[in-house]
Amino acid sequence: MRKNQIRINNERKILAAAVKIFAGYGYQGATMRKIAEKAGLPKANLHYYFQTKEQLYRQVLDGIFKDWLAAANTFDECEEPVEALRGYIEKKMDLSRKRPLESRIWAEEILRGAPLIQDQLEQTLAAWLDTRVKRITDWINKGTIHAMNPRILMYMIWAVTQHFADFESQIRALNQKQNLSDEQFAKAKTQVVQTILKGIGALD
Amino acid sequence: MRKNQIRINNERKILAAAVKIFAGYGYQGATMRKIAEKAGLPKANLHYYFQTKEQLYRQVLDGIFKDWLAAANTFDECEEPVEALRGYIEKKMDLSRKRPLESRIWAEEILRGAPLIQDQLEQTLAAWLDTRVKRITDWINKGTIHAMNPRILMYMIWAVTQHFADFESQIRALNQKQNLSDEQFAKAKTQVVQTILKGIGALD
DNA sequence: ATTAATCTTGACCGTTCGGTCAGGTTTATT
DNA sequence: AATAAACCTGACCGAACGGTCAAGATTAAT
Repeated sequence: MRKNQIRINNERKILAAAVKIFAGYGYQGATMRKIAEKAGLPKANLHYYFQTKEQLYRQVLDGIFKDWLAAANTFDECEEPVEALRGYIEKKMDLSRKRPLESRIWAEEILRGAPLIQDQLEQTLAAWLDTRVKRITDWINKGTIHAMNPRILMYMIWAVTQHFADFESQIRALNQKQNLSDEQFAKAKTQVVQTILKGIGALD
Repeated sequence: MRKNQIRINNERKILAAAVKIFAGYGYQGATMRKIAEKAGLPKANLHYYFQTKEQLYRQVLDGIFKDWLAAANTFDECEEPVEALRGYIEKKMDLSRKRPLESRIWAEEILRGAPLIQDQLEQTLAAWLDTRVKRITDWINKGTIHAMNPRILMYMIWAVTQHFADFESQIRALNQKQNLSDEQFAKAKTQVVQTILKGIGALD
């Protein structure tokens, strides 16, 4: 079966290297040379699998976008706001902890005005958000949580959870130059969940 | 008196242009050519006032850092957590609204690992944070707010307030391609304040 | 009025960027 | 074994980058 094994293997190597370099230097700061070095391949070889730097970058962004949306499974499966939101917030926190590089690439793209993913934001993400907004609105109408703008709630959740990935270097500088330990991070996760759930009136 | 008037004037023009270009393209994506065009001066003239691109960038960062710290006045002047935190959150929200470019430059610098401002983070910002952490700890000991890690609370406040500047393009894409109106933003500000204050047990 | 200091700028430089390509090598197909 | 398809890569290219510089113009000090 192993037909395109070489292609599959090399594309994976290049994409993995690209994630590291794009996250570390930004789109403009990243060079095909650095990515090639990290992947252990000659630069010309990268252009054999990905015609341009922009195309390679797009594929990286696509992968991130899919993970991003997939994190909402728990959100959709749970009936009650406490379970649903706790599950979603925890999943987003775990993503920030385990894959901070992807979060940073996403953040930089948005920071620059989302030049390459504007359409995806306006179409796919907007539709995705609408669905969740409706669920939150139901909770509000039932009186399970306080009246509020559900979109702003989602922005707050995204902001706080992704902050632990995007601003990791700042948090490290403020934590005696050490990254948060597993224990510190676990406590932070609990505090974030508690503060938000209590803040919207879902607890107590 | 107008001795260095030419210098003062041109430096201001260049710095203003630099803020716009650095915010729009990032450090690597920004070019001295673009900054010179925006400032309406020949490129060589920029190097007369600022020897290197990095030096110009540093000055921009310094200006941002000062505004950043100054936003905490209310925090320090108020006795009770509700006033102090509401004032601080509102001031940070206003900064995000009125000067989003600066926030984005800061965010990108942190995103890249804070290569140029690591020292300032570890020294000045760390000391700044310690002071506020002590005040919050006092509130906790008095039972005015719930027990929690004050640092994480501050990270949450920074994350949420700055999100409205840093992720503006994403919020716009999710808001029928329109920036938040003044009214929408005012409501968001209220919701952010309420959620956080209630979340930490300072309200109700 | 003269000198000194500051400011201005077009032209230029070495370096690095993304990308190309011809020609060789390896792998798959028959 | 022969042919085709896929893969590999050193050498190269034009463009754009940050930065320099000498020579002239303007302003300030005497």
